[in-house]
Amino acid sequence: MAEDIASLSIGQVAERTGLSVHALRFYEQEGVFVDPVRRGPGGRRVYSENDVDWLTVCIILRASGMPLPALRRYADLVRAGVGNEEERLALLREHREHVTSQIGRLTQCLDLIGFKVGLYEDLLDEAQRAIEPGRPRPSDGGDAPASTPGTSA
Amino acid sequence: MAEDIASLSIGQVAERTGLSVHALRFYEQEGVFVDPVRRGPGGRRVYSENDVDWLTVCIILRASGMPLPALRRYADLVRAGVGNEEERLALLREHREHVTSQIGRLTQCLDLIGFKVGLYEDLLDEAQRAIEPGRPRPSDGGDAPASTPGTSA
DNA sequence: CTAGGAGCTCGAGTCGGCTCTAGGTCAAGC
DNA sequence: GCTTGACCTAGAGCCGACTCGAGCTCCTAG
Repeated sequence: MAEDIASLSIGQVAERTGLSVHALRFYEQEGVFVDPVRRGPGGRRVYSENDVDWLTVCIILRASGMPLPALRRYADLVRAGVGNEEERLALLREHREHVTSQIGRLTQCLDLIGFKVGLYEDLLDEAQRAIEPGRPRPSDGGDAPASTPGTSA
Repeated sequence: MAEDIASLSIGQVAERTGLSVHALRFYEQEGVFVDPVRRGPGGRRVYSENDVDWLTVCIILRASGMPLPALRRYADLVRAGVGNEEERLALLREHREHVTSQIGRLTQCLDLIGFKVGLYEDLLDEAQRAIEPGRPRPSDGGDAPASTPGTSA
């Protein structure tokens, strides 16, 4: 089994994952790694390709809002080995729901923002066009009064 | 001008916005309100419908990840009145980009998670089906080895 | 008249997720 | 021999966004 081809220092892992060395040590301490990070001469951390692959997954999960404790739970399950696949699946599904609902909320927000952007664009357009007739405009982007779509749009 | 119909206490505003009274005071202190919250007898805060409308917008912006300082900047602009609509527009557009990119990232994450969920589902399906033939399976949901789609899927 | 409840201010505490510092080891290069 | 640079540990610090607590003022109801 060719397995020791890739042994990386913490600095190298930091470089290729984009995590800081601090964060890497922190993650280790938080139990995010599946197997304990090996140590080389002088107690230095030695990472395998596996470790990096796992980290890659972790980074994606983190980026989608999975908190470290959940990541740790997941790692715990994987570490425990065969037999808890249902639990892993449950964890992943739960997180997936979380992410989809997050996307849903963001999309709603996007609507409001788009609406407001539209208002301001119109307003500025109009003002632009009004320069020739020279008619001063009462500026209102829908900020103060009742024109905001709280629930209504 | 019918304007004082709606004057709400901090508790009422908390109730109908879902923010805590603590948060409301905090937001005020952070300059998130467009106009200074009025005070009633005994120095108690008195909120108008306008305030609540503004808060509603704020909540949505916050929910989409706008940090308080940005919210404050926005409020500053609105407070300053007519003439800075371009700046408001810029701020909103910037935030919109932020939100869209956020959605993009989340959607990518969703792909990975869906992929992994699929793997585990298949695995468990298979295991289920294997009960009759009675063949024990080597469990691998794509966690440790190179089957994870780091960049490749 | 007193107890409760809502509000006030100011300042401290919390939580998550890092980030930074201090003080030390080791190996390589000048 | 000395510096430099990458690494080590343990622990403190930081940031954002609240949350909570102490100690106070009111008003109202029993």
